[in-house]
Amino acid sequence: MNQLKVRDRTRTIQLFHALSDETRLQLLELLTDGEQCVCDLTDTLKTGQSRLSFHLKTLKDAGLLSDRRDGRWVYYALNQEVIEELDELIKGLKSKAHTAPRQTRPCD
Amino acid sequence: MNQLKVRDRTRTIQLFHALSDETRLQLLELLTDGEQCVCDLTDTLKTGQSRLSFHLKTLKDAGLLSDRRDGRWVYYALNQEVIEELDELIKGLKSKAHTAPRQTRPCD
DNA sequence: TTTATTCAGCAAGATTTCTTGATTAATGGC
DNA sequence: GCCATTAATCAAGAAATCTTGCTGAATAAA
Repeated sequence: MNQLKVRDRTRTIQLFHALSDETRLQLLELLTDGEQCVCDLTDTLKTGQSRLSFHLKTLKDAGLLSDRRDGRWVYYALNQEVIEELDELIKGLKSKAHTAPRQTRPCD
Repeated sequence: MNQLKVRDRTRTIQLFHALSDETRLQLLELLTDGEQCVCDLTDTLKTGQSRLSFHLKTLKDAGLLSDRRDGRWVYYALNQEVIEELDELIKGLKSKAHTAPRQTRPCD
């Protein structure tokens, strides 16, 4: 049960890490308009192909993107399910707090 | 307007980066129960004080935590407003996509 | 005033992540 | 088959982030 929490945390870190990069956020923004092939993404972002490949893999490993091949092209698209997962994670951060300071004196 | 988007992205990166670390997530979890002083957090997480100080600063700079001093002790607490901000960010990722592939041939 | 406690900040080294250029694999046109 | 195109992967170096130990500031108690 505690172990489960640790695994959850690992997953949470992976998701938030994937979201904490300029290039990766740009990719996600581009893909909110619909799926796109790598070559178009490379054109739009005007950057090296292997660099994009690295970031696309990061996003895909985190489950944020899925890909499909069509001939010579590979298309990436947003995974809507993961957005739900993100919503849940944020909910988990909401405080159950009584705002009053704790009664017990700390660090005596 | 595009410039605004860039600033938003910088802010987004800061938030998600703050959330993408084991220790920082543990801190946030602990603080969902209410504010706590640094010494108690250090005791609970069994780790060096300067290490925690570093992570608390990261969370505070991202706006996720606020602090107040009471005598010798400094208390940190979750900032609920930022949770709202996170919700908004996640909404922004939701796809406006028509799932069908684009008509125009890529990379001719 | 002296001393102990709590915490922030710095500097150096360790670790992780990212970028770049080259290579490789897969596909389709000739 | 041969060549061009698209994209993944690898290795090496660059850059960013994290950890550790130390120092210093603020507070309070003796």
